[in-house]
This record gives sequence, structure tokens and C-alpha cells, in this order.
Amino acid sequence: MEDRKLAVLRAIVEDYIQTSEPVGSKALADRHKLGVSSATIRNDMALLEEEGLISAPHTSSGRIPTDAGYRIFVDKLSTIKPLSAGERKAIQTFLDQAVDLDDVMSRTVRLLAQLTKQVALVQYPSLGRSSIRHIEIVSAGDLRLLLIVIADTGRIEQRVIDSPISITEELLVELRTKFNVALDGQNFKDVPDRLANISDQFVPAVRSLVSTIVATLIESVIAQTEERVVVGGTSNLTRIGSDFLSSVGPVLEALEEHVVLLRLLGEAAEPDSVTVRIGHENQVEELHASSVVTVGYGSGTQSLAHIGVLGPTRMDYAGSMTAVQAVAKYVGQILIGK
Amino acid sequence: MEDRKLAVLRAIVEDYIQTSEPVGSKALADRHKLGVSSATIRNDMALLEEEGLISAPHTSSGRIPTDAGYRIFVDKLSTIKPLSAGERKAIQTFLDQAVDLDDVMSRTVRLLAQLTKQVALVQYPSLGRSSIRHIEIVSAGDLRLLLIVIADTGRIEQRVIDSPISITEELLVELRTKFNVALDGQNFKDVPDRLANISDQFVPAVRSLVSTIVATLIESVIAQTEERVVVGGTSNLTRIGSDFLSSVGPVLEALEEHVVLLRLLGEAAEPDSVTVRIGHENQVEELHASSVVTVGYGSGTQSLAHIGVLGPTRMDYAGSMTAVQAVAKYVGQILIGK
DNA sequence: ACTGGCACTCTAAGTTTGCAAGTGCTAGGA
DNA sequence: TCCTAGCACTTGCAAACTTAGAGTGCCAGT
Repeated sequence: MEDRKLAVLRAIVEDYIQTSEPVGSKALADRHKLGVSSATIRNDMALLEEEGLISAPHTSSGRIPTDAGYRIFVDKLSTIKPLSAGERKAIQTFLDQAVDLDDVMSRTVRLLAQLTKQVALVQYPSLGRSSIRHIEIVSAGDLRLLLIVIADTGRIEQRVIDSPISITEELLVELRTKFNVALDGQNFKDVPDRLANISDQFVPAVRSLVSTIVATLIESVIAQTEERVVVGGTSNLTRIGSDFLSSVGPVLEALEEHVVLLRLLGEAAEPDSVTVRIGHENQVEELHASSVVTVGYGSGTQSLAHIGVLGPTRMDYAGSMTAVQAVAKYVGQILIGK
Repeated sequence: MEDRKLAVLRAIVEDYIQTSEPVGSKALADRHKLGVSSATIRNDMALLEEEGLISAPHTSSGRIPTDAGYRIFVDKLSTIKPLSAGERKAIQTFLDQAVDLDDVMSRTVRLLAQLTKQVALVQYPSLGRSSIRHIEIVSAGDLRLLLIVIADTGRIEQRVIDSPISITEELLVELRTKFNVALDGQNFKDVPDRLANISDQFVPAVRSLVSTIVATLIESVIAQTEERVVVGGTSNLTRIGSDFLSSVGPVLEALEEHVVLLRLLGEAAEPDSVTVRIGHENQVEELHASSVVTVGYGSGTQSLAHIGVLGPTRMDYAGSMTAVQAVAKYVGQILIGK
């Protein structure tokens, strides 16, 4: 009995996802082999409604799942269908063609959007969890230099620094050498420690410049706010039933706010553990009718950053979850190689 | 008489832009001081319709401008209203806060979108028209290295290169030195010439590696296809009258195709000359109901790349043109500084 | 515990009708 | 010759009304 109730819920969710129209008892009895008549289903539906798992838009039309209903569906009822070997292969070859980090990110976002028919979100590898491959300091005029930090993920940050003193070629070489000795291979987290006493290695005349560089470096590391996120597949927002179409404006607005994007992606946990946030579970007002599926990517236990997809609460959770997870896995692998 | 006809056209366009509803003869007589009665205006409108500058959606409702009508309006009738000193100041201070090229581009696109209430398009400075500030070659494992090219605009390209031979620290230094001697300060266009004989400077054992690097460099330069474009303000597409809202899907799709974006931006001429493409003048099928305003940015006579806005044919052309031009000017100035 | 049947309730989709906006045309005036 | 005023006509849009169908809840029967 309890089992059948859940079977009814699953049937409702599946049908609603497919048709995006409220589903009634009779349609259920016809399309699914539940072995009972529509009247019985009606009783079960009444119970499900009491429990707050489904609701009726109007007194007399079919039922649609509530956020809580989707939650049960995702947690207990959705069956994960693994990708076919062909699909895996296709993902891999597409991502392998990327020539640099920007390309990996842009390919990933296109891939995810295409696989899930949803809006795709891809975050650049977080600096805080990477290590430094190399630091380069280049002249950009007499009193100006360019500081370039290359992370092991291939991510590059650059900053222009105005120097209080004139910069000679010898000074540049000295700066490069000493900063690289101090930082090459170091984890970003450890940068402040490593730089604590670097000033002492320089003659007093250049120390103000050195401390400017140190300050800029540390700010760049700390400035997690600057995490970059790429969004793609927004046109998928319009392919959906008209109810969601009316709210496409606010959603687009939300997607243009970095802060919102980061909050959406930010809470995900370690790799392999997919997070699903459904409707009102999203803190963001404008996304109360949307669901977000996210997962971390990266090597081993620690995730470098997160990727995910966003769509209407009525979305193909199983498909999205597997797609997101599979793509995350390959992105992680590729970034280690770069 | 001819003058009055154009005045009527201008009035129609202005009213339609404001209200986004077909405008009738009586409304025109009321809201504009044309000095004649609605009957006279009706006659003029009939003539304008014969010339194909306006058309009536239904037998009996006001007229709307055709693409040709907008064209006349833009070419002959729109008066350019310069930005206020305050606005100019605001643009400048906002862009001045940018810390690096990515930041400049993202700020520019947000700024344009906000100023024009339209979709903003911003192209990264073209490599083909920049020069090389510095080249960096970093080890990324025993048989792999990272090639980093820094342009004078602050744009950075990176490529991973698999080396046929093991890489020593001495070899790295030699590569760095010789490539920088050959290329520093050179225009990207001249790169192939400069590298033609560089192989001769190395001992035969490393020449295959050198030629790989050369090939990668040249491909990156030639690969104009890789021009990057940033899009923003897409939520503005939905704020517009419902007729345009129905076509927001195809427009979003078009905006996700790099090729389309580049074609939209690509044809613009030198800085200071704003290009307007109206409705069907856009080659792209999906954008036949949209107009694009573009302009080049950069120093002096040669433009580095283009920026622009995209909106419905019924858009504020004068405002968009001035905004685009002003922003382009400041972006050009800033990039020279970086 | 399930099913068939029935009365009831809504919404969505047509259909009708009235209205207002706008046009074209014609006759009269400057 | 050019403009204006007035009028008849067209037509889409919106509100009011109607109807059909889908779905529910409940009750009696198996």
C-alpha cells in the first residue's frame, strides 16, 4: 500500500516531466501498469496530497508534484541510467580537443547544455585549491609591470602593478627568480606564509615595490569573489512549457549576477556526490521555480570547483545527474593533464 | 511637403519606439506639433506606405515603420544627443576599476547592457592587430610544457605542448631567451616571418621541439576563428513588448553561436564610425527582427576589435549609437594603458 | 480493500457582441 | 492647389457568455 503510493508518485512525476501538464487519475491508470483502477489511484492521490507531495492547480484538474514530491522522487525513486559507452566516448573526445583552459571551460558548458537540454553552469578551477606552477613578471613600461600567475590547472591571473621606482632588467630578473623560488609548486593557500619574509631578501630601495607585489598576490588569492563562472544554453529556457517561459526574464537576470551563480554552485560537496536543489530549496527568490543539479570536479578527494545545470523543477533529474557527473569526471581528468 | 513627410516618418518612428504600438494619424496630430490636421497626415502616411517606409499590420490600425523606414530614420533623421559629463565620468570610473583584461571585458559588457538596456556584445582585442609583449615557456612535467603569449593589450593565450624530448632547465632558458629576442615587441602579423629561421639557432637535437612550438604559435595567430566574444544583458530581451518576447528563443540560440556573433561584429569599420544593421540587413535568419549597432575600438586608425549592442528593430538608435561609441572610446584608451 | 458509477466543479476553448481606433474618401474652404 | 472637416466603413480586441471535457470526491456494491 505504501509501496503503491510511492509508485503513484513516481508515475505522476514521470508523466508530468514528460508532458508538463497536470496528470489525472485516469491517465495514470491507462499509461502505467499499476494494476488498480483509477478510483483507487484517486484515493492514493488524496493521501499524497495530504502529505504535501502533490497538489492540484485547480479544484478540478490533475495533480502536479510539489517541491517535496520531487525531493522524494530524487532521493528514493529515480533510477540512474548510466551513459552508454558511445556517449562516454563522445564526451571524452570532445573535451580532449580543447587547447587550453578557456577552451576546456567553454567546451564543457556547451557539452553540458547539449546533453541535458538545460542551462549549464561551469566554474573555473578555484585558485584557493590549486597550486602555483609559475610566476612571471614582465615589464609594461618604465614604471609599470605585469604580474602573471599560472596555476597548475592552467588558470592564469594577471595584474598590472604601478611601480614606485624605475624598473631595470636586472631587477626584473631578481624579482622573477626570488618569487619563483618562494612560490613555485606551492599551494595557493600557503602563499601568504611563503611571502611573509620575502621582503628581507631585497635591498631596502625596492622593498616598497616588493610589498606591492606581495599585496597584489595575496589579494588575488583571497579574492574568491572573483571566481569565474561560465553560463551556456540559456536558449533552452525558452524551449520549455509556456508556464516557465513567462518567468524566463527573472531567471536570466539571476544568471547574470555572479554572486547568485556562485551561491548556486558553491555549496556542493566533494566529487562524485551530486547535489540537487529543488525549487524553494534555492535561496534565490527568482529561482524558486527552478532546480539546480551540481557536482564538484577535480582530482581525488578535494574538488577544484563545481559544475551544474539549471532547469525548471520539472526536469529530467536522473538524466541531468548522470550527465553532470560524467562530464565532471572527464573535466577533472583533463585538468590534471594540463 | 517632402520635408513634412519625413517629419511624419520621424514622428512615427519616435512614437513607435516609445510605445511599441502602431501609431495612428490622430495620435500623431495630438502629440507632435506638425501644424497640420490628422487628415493631412493620413495622406502623407499613405504616400509613405507606397514608398515602403511604413506599413499597417491590419487594415485598420496605426502604422509601424519598416526596416527601410528605420534606415531613413537612422541615416537622416536621428539627432545625436551627446552624453552628459556625469555619464562620461561614470563610464570612465567604472572601467578604470578593472584589474585585468578579463575584468575590462566583463565590465564593458555589463556597462553597455546597462546603458542601453539592450544585449551587449564585446569582442576581445584581436591578436592579429596586437603586438607581443612577452613569451613565457614553462615546464609542465618532463615531456610537456606550457607556452604562454602575452599581448600588449593584456590578452593572454596559452597552449600545452607535448615535447618529443626531455626538457632540462637549461633548454627552457634557451627557448625563452631566443623566442623573446625574436618576438618581443613584434606585431603578431610578423610572427611567421620572424620565426622562419629560428630553428637554425638551436642544436639539431631540439629542432623538432622548436618547430612544434613555432607551429603552435603560428596556428594561434592565424586562428582568428578563436576570437572571443562576451555577451551580456540577455535578460533585456524579455523586458520588451510581447511581440519580441515570442522570438526570444531563436535570438538566444543565435547569440550562442560564436560564428554568428563574429559575423555580427565583424563587418564594422574603423573606430568612430558606428555601423547600424537593421532587421533584414542582418544576414542571420534568426535576427531578422533585430538591429545591431557596432563600432570598432582601439588606438588611432586601426581598430583592435568591435563592440556593439543588439535589440529589436524598434530600439533607441540615437541612444545606442552614442553609448556604444562612448564606451568604445574609453575601452580603447584603457587597453593602451594596460 | 478495491471498483464502478454518479453528481459536481472547474477550466479552457469557442463564440458572440460591442467598442474604439483608425482609415479612405469626398466635399468644402483658403 | 493644398489643406481640413466630417462621415461611412473596416477590423481587431476585449469582455461576456456558453459549452464541452476532464477530473475529482464520495458512496454503494462486490
